[in-house]
Amino acid sequence: MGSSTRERLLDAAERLYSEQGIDATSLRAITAAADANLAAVHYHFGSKQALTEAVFGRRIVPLNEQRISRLDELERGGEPVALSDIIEAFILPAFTVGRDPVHGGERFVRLMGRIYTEPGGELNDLLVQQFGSVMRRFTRALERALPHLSREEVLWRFHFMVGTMIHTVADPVKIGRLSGGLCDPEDVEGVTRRMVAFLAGGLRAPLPGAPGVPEPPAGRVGHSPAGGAT
Amino acid sequence: MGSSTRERLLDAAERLYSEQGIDATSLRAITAAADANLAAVHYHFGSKQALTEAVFGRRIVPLNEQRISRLDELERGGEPVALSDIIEAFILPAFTVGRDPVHGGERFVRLMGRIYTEPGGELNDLLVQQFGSVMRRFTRALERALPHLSREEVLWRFHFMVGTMIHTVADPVKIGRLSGGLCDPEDVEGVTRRMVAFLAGGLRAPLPGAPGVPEPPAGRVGHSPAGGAT
DNA sequence: GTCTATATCCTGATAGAC
DNA sequence: GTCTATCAGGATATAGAC
Repeated sequence: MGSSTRERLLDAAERLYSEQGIDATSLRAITAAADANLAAVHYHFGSKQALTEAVFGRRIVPLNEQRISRLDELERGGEPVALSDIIEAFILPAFTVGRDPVHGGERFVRLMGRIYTEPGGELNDLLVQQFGSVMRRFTRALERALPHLSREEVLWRFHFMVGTMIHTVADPVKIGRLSGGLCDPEDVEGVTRRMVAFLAGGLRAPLPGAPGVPEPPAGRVGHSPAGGAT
Repeated sequence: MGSSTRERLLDAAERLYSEQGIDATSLRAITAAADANLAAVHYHFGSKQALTEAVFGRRIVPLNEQRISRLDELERGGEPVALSDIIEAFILPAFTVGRDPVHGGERFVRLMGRIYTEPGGELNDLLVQQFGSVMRRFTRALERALPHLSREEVLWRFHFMVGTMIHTVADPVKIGRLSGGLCDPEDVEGVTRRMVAFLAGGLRAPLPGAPGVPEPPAGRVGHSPAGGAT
């Protein structure tokens, strides 16, 4: 449409990154898709690295703001916040940002999942820094909702929760394929409902044996009662 | 050591892939690290793609075999298998393969997490195919352990479980960093214990509202009792 | 701001001697 | 099986006209 070259470049890069990966996407492909000139990237951003950072910054800031503002709203009354509401405040923005064509199509969340694991140096720093404050806010909220858990335990469980979320939003295709079509990743409401239930169960799970306590004397796996290994 | 050129190439590729990513690793870097000639890659494998597939195949086959054989052992008696044992059978191999220097150092699991999200075409097919049979075995076991859940529900929860596992093994650094050192990713036993507890809680979670039933009339989030948004 | 043209370098792959 | 030398193409980045 009537968008500026700069924006068209960001859009094209976002799309191609999510489809092919960052390294596999050339500036030539981006500028061609954006109907712009190759040199435009260097004029507007200076380098591919800077373009890539701009692609992420554009979405990740509003995404995390949305998470925080949802949590703010929940905590406003001063009453205890329900665990499932905390989870929703964290997870829903990732899905809605992914759905909202204004805020960027589902491409970004797929991409976000990818870079979270990619070693991409400075990009990683940006993500960790941005994510740090969100994590502090949410782990504090979780500590209040789950007072029987230590801070360390809450941090681990938050980490597990992030894994579930990332993996689910980042790869909507695989679950459909692996389930033989039984699971529909397009059903955002259904997926969210299921994820919240799963994560609430995980976060609320009873603590395993006290820390430091070893396994029972005889190994449970590898020395099954039935004996002899293959 | 006295290893063959072919093996040194696989080792070097695995290490560099996990450190820098696949696309970012050139054949020159691999052959230099393996103390081999550039042409050796094409002699032994034919192409970079084929080398990459060999890097994965070498580890993923024994990894999945270990999962299956653990599950076999658990199911041998014919009695019902405890949920936490099923989870352990799935998760532990990923950690032990990562620890065992013979089977390949912790590098591989980090790498595995990465490619699971990467769009890498044919490599993806290999992974999905390899993983397909493991998934079928484990989802059947889960269905028996959780008879109140539909097949669709079990598939989704298995998907969530995979996300938690992948994210945890693939990025041992981030949790340490984000927790300010409070969480120690090196403590394999502790991590496993926590993950099993979390996942058991999630898999066992009560079902949310019946499918198709909409949210309560008034939205819970976005129309908080306190009113007015920012 | 946008373009063309090009510099410089690095990539995967191959040919052919040893 | 291992080497050297090289090909052909694509990558990022830049210089300079308009």
